Amino acid sequence: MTISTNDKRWHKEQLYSLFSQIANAMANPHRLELMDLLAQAPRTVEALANEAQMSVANTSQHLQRLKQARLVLDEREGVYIRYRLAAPSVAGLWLNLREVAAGQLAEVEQALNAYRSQLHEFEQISADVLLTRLRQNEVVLLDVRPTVEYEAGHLPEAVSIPIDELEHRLAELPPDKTIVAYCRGPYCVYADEAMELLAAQGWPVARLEEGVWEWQQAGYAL
Amino acid sequence: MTISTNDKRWHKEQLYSLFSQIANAMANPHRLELMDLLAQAPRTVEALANEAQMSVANTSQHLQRLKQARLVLDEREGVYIRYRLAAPSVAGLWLNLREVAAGQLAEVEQALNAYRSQLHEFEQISADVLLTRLRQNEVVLLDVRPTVEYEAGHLPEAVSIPIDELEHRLAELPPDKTIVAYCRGPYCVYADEAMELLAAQGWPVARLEEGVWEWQQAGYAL
DNA sequence: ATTATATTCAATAAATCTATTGAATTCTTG
DNA sequence: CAAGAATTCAATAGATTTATTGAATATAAT
Repeated sequence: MTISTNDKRWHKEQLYSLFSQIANAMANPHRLELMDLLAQAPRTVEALANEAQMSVANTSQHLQRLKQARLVLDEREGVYIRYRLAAPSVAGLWLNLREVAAGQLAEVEQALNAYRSQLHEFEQISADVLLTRLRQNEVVLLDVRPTVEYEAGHLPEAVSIPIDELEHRLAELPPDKTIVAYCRGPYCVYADEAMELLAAQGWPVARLEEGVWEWQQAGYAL
Repeated sequence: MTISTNDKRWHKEQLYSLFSQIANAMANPHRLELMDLLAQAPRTVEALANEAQMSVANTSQHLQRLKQARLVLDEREGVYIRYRLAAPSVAGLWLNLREVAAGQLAEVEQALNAYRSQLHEFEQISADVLLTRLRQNEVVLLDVRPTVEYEAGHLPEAVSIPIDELEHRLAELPPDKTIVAYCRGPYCVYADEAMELLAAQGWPVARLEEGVWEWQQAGYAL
């Protein structure tokens, strides 16, 4: 065992240490929720704290750990500091993690069924079918995420009515067409809530399970 | 704030908790090294402990954490217990993590340059060029990983000579051809060591940076 | 300058993670 | 069934992580 061999070991351990720093930054449910929110749109600390229902100080500390791992960037904007994902590949890694969790942990499906109690109640529509039916002017695509998220990027031809405002803005939707709702992706309930509301008013409804990232990753354009 | 709203929150937190369990399992340098070894080939606890230079008890505990997160499976085989990655997607996640780390943390490149001191000393060859030159019988593709790893899966037409045995088995290599060495991928030094040895004996050498997983992921067959 | 507001810092206690040690299990083999 | 070997368990101390507080900092507005 020469000195250079031990040296090599040390360098190897350095590398694995660096790799684990990324996993470490993601190894907390709150930080994953923050990443998920930032994958939809950049936001201030306060906005993130509100969405994730945690204290501002706690949110700030978690954001700083993500920043240390270079998973997010911050930028001052007047009184506020706006955080964003550091790169598209970061969102990709988060989606990948979620997918592996769903594949390996049976508990994920159970938890999802409990969270999205209406998961099997309404029709789902695939991206392909959606596109052809959009082209034939048969459906309206409805984005029910908060406005900032819509503005940060949305599906082609999507109309924005945040879930909170939907009840008061039903008049904006054509009464004769099928409404296809989508939100942040398969782990988001907003589109389910929208469909429930719309179906009660007589609309034919369907849901696109994909969110903006999944849509993009499947090779479709925005 | 109704009871059902709090309920939804609770379910959402359950989901993020599950996702973070996967990240948590990966959030340790030793466990990542174990995953990397298992991505090359299934192995017993003892074999893993030797390769990763850690105690058997410690290795066992880390493996059990990976097992709890369903990232690895174990199977008794006589006196031994053999561990393997639970699914191909697990290897994909590990590669993805490593890639993001390389992209986001500048320290990774520094550490890699220190670890692979001969990184820029020898010629690199791309998968495409390798395939055409193999077809034209101009090169020999040499797999210098341990035998178990070669047997678990290797590149087409690759010859196996583990790096430890290379010095004594030089006669098996054709003296007139270029030797293209590969090992576990861009974070492995075996192929560099092989090239150094072969070049000193007069062989023209080159390295394929890809390992078996990267090769497969790029769409090539085994 | 002073005030107000958004964010971060610092300090703390409770909880979790890690490597080490030696003993306990669980197989196979004779 | 007894011996031997591979693996796991249990207990421990030291290190790290977390949420919570209240104070400190930095910028915008007055």
